[in-house]
Amino acid sequence: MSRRILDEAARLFYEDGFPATSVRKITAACGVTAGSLYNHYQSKEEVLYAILKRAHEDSERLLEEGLLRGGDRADRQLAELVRELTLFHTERRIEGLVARTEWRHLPPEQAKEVLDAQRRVRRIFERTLERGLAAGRFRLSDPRSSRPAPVDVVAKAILDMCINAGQWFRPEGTVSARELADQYAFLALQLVGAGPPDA
Amino acid sequence: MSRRILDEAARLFYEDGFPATSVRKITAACGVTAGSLYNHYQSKEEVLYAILKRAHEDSERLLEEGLLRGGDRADRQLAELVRELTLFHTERRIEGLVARTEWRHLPPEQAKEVLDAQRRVRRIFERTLERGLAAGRFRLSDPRSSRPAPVDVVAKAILDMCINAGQWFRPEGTVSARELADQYAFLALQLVGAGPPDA
DNA sequence: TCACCATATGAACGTTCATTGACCTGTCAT
DNA sequence: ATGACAGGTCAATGAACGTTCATATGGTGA
Repeated sequence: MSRRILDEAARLFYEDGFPATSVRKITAACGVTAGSLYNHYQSKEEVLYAILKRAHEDSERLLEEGLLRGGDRADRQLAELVRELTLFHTERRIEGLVARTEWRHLPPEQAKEVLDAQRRVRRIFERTLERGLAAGRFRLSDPRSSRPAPVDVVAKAILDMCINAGQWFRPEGTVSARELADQYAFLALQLVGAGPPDA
Repeated sequence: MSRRILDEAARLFYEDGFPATSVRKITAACGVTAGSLYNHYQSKEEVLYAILKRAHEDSERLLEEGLLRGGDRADRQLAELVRELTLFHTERRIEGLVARTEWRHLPPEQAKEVLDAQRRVRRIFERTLERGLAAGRFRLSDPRSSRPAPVDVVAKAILDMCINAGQWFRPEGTVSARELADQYAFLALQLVGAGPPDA
């Protein structure tokens, strides 16, 4: 039932947002009454925290795995990272969006935990970009402009792309999550000016 | 005072979300009491609607202008569109984020208006992408994969990039809004596989 | 000077909120 | 059979919510 509460709450937070979702709505969706939630969680906030924690742990683990699978070539690493992140945010779009938008409603200490997790994810991408630049595999300088695009800006551009795919992706659409992940990996490689993947 | 209410409400909706922002908080930020809001707007919802309407009208106008400035070459058009959209969402990040996230709390008819406006923006990008593909200026096919990335997917990727820049951009940071817009225009061109801009 | 109008106030409305605590009811090990 | 216990119900709490309304006030044109 704890798990059931988490899933129904995530769905409702996704549809209406945390403040607009009452404890009564959550528990009604589970077929019980409001007071019963407090046998499993100390507060409505704790339910949100549990959802966010699970989502962040899972996505960080998936990214680490993707990084390993990419071997030591930065372009392959980037492709794997983009694939994993896009997959996560399309296959688990409800938790993904909630994690992205509702952390503001947590108490400061727990909100900080979420921000730290987001920062760690960004660092993973930044390191891969730095390695690819050092190896001459990526090109981020506009020939017309004096300064190249900073690595953190490029990382954020790619992250926003992947993360927000969950907002519009629909599993019943013409493109499957896996196809989309492949297409995004390709687009990200073009975005950083990576050459052809052979060699 | 009507304008003041709009601006303070936008800031509060941005910080806490629409449902968590009470009429009393909005009016207190303007130095008046709750009842006074109803001399200017019929409801809290109408305040949100007014904010969203203003933002969408302005952003659509800016995009149309950018499209004209791009002339008849799809790559220049795309660069201008990305520049305008990034500028809008960084310079007016508060309204931009509110428009992107809080429309769910509007009544169905007005929510539909917002979705229609978002769809029109996406269509502008899609048309430019289609023209660039037809002219052979963009390359969206992965040589390893059978199918090319669909135009609507690419449009969404670029839109998410630009729109969500407003989430992390800080005016006091090292990169100015205008620099960021230029960098994003460059990244978007690389993303669609556009060749060098000369010729 | 006066009437008017826009706009502010502050109290009150009914509703809903998250949370609590007393109570009930099955299940299971002893 | 019995006792413990996990997990449910139900009623009640005070606070906060959006909104209404009668009333006050200050500036403006006649």
